[in-house]
Amino acid sequence: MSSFDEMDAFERAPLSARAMQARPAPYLDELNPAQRQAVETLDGPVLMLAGAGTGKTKALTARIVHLLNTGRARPNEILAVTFTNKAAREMKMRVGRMLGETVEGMPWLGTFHSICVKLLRRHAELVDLKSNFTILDTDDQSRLLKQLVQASKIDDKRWPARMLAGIIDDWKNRAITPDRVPASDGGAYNHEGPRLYAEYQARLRELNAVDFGDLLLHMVTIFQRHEDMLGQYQRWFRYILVDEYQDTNVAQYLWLRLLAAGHRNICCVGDDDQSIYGWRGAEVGNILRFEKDFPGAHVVRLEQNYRSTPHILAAASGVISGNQGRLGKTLWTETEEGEKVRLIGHWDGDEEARWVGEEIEAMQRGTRGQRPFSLDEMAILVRASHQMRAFEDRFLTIGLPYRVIGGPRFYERMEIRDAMAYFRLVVSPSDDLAFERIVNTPKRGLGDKAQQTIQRIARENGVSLLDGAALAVEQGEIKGKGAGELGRLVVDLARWGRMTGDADMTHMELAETILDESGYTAMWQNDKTPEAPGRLENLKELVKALENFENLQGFLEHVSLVMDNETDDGGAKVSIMTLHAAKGLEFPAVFLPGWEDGLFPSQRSMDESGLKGLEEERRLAYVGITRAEELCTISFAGNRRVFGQWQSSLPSRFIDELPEAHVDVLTPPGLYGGGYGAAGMGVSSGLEQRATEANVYNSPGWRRLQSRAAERPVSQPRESRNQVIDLDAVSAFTLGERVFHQKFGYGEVIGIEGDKLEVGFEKAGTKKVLARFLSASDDIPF
DNA sequence: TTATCTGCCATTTTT
DNA sequence: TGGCAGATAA
Repeated sequence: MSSFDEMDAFERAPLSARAMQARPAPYLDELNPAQRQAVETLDGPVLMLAGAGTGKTKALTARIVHLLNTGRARPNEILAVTFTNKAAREMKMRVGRMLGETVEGMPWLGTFHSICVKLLRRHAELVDLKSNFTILDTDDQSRLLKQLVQASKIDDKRWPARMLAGIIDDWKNRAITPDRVPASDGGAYNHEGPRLYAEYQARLRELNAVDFGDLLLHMVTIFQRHEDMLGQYQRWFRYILVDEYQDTNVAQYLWLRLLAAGHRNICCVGDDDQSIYGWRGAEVGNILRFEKDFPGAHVVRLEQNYRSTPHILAAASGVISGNQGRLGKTLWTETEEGEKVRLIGHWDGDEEARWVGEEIEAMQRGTRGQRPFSLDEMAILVRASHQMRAFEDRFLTIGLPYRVIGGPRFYERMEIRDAMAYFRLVVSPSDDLAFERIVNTPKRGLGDKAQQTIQRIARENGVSLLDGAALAVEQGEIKGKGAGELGRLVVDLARWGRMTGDADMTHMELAETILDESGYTAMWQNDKTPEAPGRLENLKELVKALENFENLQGFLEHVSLVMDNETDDGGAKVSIMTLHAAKGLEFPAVFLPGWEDGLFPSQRSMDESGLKGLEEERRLAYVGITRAEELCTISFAGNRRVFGQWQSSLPSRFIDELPEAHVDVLTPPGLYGGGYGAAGMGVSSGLEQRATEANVYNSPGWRRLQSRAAERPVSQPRESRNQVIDLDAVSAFTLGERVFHQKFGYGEVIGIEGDKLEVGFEKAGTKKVLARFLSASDDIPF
C-alpha cells in the first residue's frame, strides 16, 4: 500500500476481501460464481438453496474454511450442524483436507443430537437431570412406555404402546412439553396421551434418562428459560451453519433460531425439493419461510449440477415441477447429453427383477452399447424395503453380488444391545432398564414371577432393581435355582464394577470377561440357529470397537449416538436400498423399479396426508432420479404379489410426468394406448422394440389389466400411454425358428441354452443373444 | 418356565 | 407370503 488512493480502496473493500489479501484463499478458485457467493457472504442470514448434485458440501466446507481463514472465527466459535454422523464426519474430513495439515478440532461440528448431548451434560441440572444421564434408544423407550400403559390398565391391544411412542415423539418434534399439549391433541391415545406423556417424562427423570427427542427439547427449554445462558452461547457461536435445513423439525428450528437471534450469522443449506422426511416431523415450511424468519436474508441458488446428464436432469425437473409452493430452481449442466432415461414395463414383479438382473450383467460386460459399468457403480432404489426381496432372491439365484444398504443398524441388533446392557449395568448399577433387559438373558430361571418380586422389593425399599435383587436373594424371596443364579449375577456385576478401575486390565479385556463370565457368549455358542455365528461375530466387532475409546464409560457415552455399521467387505456389489437411504448418494447407473400407483406414490402416504403426502412422494421420485449420473432406468410391473396375493396395478402417475423428449421407452405401446386394445393377438415382444413398433399381448392377465384400465374414472384420464407390459420370451422360440433382432436383423435359431439363443443372422452372422432381445419375425407386423 | 403355535399385520428412519 | 408378538400347551 504505497499510495493514499490504494489505501482508500483497501479500506472500502469488504472485510473479507481485505482479510483475503492477507491470506491466500486457493479454495475459492475452485468454486463457481454461485458457490463463491454462498461462501463469501459471511455476515447475516444466508439461505443456500442447493439443488441435487450442485456441490453443496463443497460450498459448505469452503465456507467454514473461509471463516477460519479470514479470521472471522476460531474453530470452536463455529457451530455446524448436520443430521447424520456420516455427514458430520465427511465435513470434518473435508475441512481438514482443505485447511492442510494443521487441523484444529471443530468441537461444535456434529449432529443436532451429539451437540445437544454435549450442551445438556453441562446444564443437566436445569431440567432436573444429572449430567451422567443415559440416553435411551427406541427399544428402551417402548419398553418403558409399555410398562406405563399396562400400569394404567389400558387395553394395549386397541391402543398399542408404539402408537403412544409415535404420538410422544411427534410432540417432542414439535417442541411441545407435557404442560403445553394443545387442546386439539387432547384426544390423542384415547384421551390418555397427555397424561401418559407427563408420566413418561417424570419416569425418565427418575431414571436420570432422556430419549432422542429430549435432547433437543430439553435444550430448547433451557434456552427459553435462561436468557443469560442463551446469551452466552449466542456470543460464543459466532457463526452457525446448518446442513439439510429442509429436514429440520420444529424443535430443531427453534433451537437454531434461539442461537442465531443475536448476530443472525446463520447459513442454512438445503433443498426444498428433497424434503422427504415430513412423516418424521421435518417441516418443509422451515426452509420455505426462511426469508420471513430472517428478514434481509441472502438467498443463493446453486443450480449448476455436476452429477447428472441433461436428460436425467430434465426428467427430474419434469416430475418435480408438478409440486406447488416450491422455492424453485433450474438445474443445468455442462455435461454431454448421454442417454435418455429409460422406461420399461414388465409383466410382473418377478419379471422385473429378472430383467434388472440381466440388464446389470449386460451393463457390467458393456454389451448393452454403453460403457461397461462396475457393480459398485449400479444401484437399485426402491420405495419400500419389502421390494428388495424380489431382487435379492433373483440375484442369489444368478449369483450376482449385491449389498443391502440400510436395515437394522449395528447397535440395534439384539446381541449388541444385550451386551451393552451388561456394560451399562457394570458402569452404572442403578440402570434399571439395563437390568430388566439382561436379568434372564441368558436364561437364569428368572421368569415373570421372579422379576415381579424383584420389582416389588426394589420399590418397597426405594432402591434400584439390582439392589432389590440383592435384597430379594438375602431375604429368600426368590426360590429355586433362580435364587442361586441371581445371587451369582449380583456378585459378578459388583466384581466387574470393581474391575473397571483395574489398571492391569484393558477395558476390552474387561468387556470380554463380562460377556464370557455372564454366560452370554456361551448362550450364543450353544445356539444352533443359523444366525448365531453372525451374532458371535458381531460381539467380537463390538469388543473391537471399544479400542477407539478410553474406557467403557466413554464408549457407552457415544455409542448410542454415533455407532453405525459400515462393514465393507471388499468386492464389487450392486447396491440395493430404499429411496430414503439413497438421499445424498450418487451412482453412475440407477434402477428405479416399482413405479406403480399405490406402491409409488404410496397409497398410504396419499391416504394419510393427501396432497402433502403426494408431493412428498414426488420429491422422493425427484431424489431417486437425481441419484443417477449417466443412466437412469425406471420400471414398473403390471402385476405384483402383495402380501401373498396377486394384484394388478397401473403405472405410477409420476411416469406420466416424465417429459417424453427425455425418455426412451423400451416397451411398445398397447396396454393403455389408443387403438391396440383387446384385439391383441401378438405373442412375443422384443425389449428393444421402440414405441413406434406397436405390439399387443394376449393373455388373461393382460386382459385383466386392460379392463382395470378401462374402469379408471374419467376424472383421471390416462390416454396415450407409451408402454406395454413385457413378457417372458424365453420359451417362445424353437430351433429353426425365424427371428428378428433389433440390431442384427433377421435370422434363424440354431441353438438354445437356457435364455440365451444362438442365432444365425442373415447379415450379422452367428451370434449368441438373449432370447428377450428377439422376436419371432412374423410378429413384427407393424 | 420354556417351547410351540396361532393370528395378526404389513412405508419411508436418524439420532 | 413371512415375521413377530402374544397366547397357549407341555
